[in-house]
Amino acid sequence: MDETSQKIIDATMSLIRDKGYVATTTKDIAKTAGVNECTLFRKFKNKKDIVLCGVEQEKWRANLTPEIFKDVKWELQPDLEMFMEKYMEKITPDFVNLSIGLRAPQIYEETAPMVMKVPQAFLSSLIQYFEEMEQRGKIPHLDFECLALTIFSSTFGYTFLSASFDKKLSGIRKEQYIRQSVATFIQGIPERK
Amino acid sequence: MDETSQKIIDATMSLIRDKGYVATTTKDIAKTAGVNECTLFRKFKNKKDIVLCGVEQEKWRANLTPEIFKDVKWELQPDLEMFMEKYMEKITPDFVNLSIGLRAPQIYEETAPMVMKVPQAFLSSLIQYFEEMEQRGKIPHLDFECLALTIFSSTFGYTFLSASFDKKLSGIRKEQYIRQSVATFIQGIPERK
DNA sequence: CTGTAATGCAAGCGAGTACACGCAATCATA
DNA sequence: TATGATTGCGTGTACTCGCTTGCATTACAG
Repeated sequence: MDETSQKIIDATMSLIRDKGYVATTTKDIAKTAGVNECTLFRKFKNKKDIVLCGVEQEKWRANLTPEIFKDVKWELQPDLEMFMEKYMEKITPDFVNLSIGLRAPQIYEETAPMVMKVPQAFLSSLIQYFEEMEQRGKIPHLDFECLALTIFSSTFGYTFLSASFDKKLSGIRKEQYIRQSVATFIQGIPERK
Repeated sequence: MDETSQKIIDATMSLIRDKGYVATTTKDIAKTAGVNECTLFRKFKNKKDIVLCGVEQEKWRANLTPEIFKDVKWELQPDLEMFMEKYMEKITPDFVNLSIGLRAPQIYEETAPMVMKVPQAFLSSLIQYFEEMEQRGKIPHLDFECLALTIFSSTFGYTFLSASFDKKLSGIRKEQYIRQSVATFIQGIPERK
């Protein structure tokens, strides 16, 4: 990948993150990349092609692979916190906004599989973790798929809400959220009947 | 609101839900509404005006007000399930997709306050519920804001993921998800040290 | 029957869109 | 110094965008 092509891809992805695919024009891209507009079409087939090259790049993919979650201690609290931390480290508000910018009918069919890989990686890693925890006798048998979905949803939900509304919705910081929600998942809400 | 204007608004909001604001053209709207294109501009100032009229309408707002959550029994399990059920009843995948379609720089500043009302209503209702539960001696004092955010995030997260990936990500049904995740929130994950 | 409001229809505006082409300038390498 | 690849620049094309205008048609109310 030559330098010029990379500049074009970077400009394209940044603009899509900020304005969405349809609102991002080739003129915009050229200006942002600091190249002439016709250079885009010398390097790429068309506008769509730039985006598809972009989503293939590690740089513009949240590189969230199952290996990231290998660092487990087989203790619920530190492990669940690690899962959430690693996710939020990779899935920044920028990445969330990019994912939404890619939701245009003209390209979504091709970009959706890439976007979906992130939640899939998180979910399958977490389910696998729970299964191993059960085998180690640390937790009983549960509906791990559903449990993982609950934990993932709350992780994703917080990330998305932060990306959308910043601190306007809730001032709770990431670290506090992780600590408290993991505590809830493990201990539950103490109830006095 | 005359019938023609309503048809125009309905067509506009449906198209934005399906394709986003920028990709929705006035020609599209006219065709979908079954009216002539110039009629749009007789009834409304411009394209943006149609959308702003739309988001003001009850029909195109998730009518999620605090009153919806008044039906509480002051018992954690049925109450939390009710909170999640009511939310998912109102916030359909269609509404989620519409909210995302409204995320265009040209209109977002004006539409965001409307969109944000939904999570705000859920969060403040849930926090208020927890405070009342504490006063009734049912639960101890906790970081209710953070707890509410956890429960809301997992509710919203599931809703959003369903809207985005349908059943491709996880086949878990709404009812099962609500039941299981509330059980987790209350009892926690049983741990054997 | 007459006046008025709502709508359709055809045409068109200026601006912007993705994309194409020819040509000159640049630059590393041979 | 000569060559070939890369890029900038200007111009251009075919089309779509939001939006406007003038005029014909309908329908209903006084």
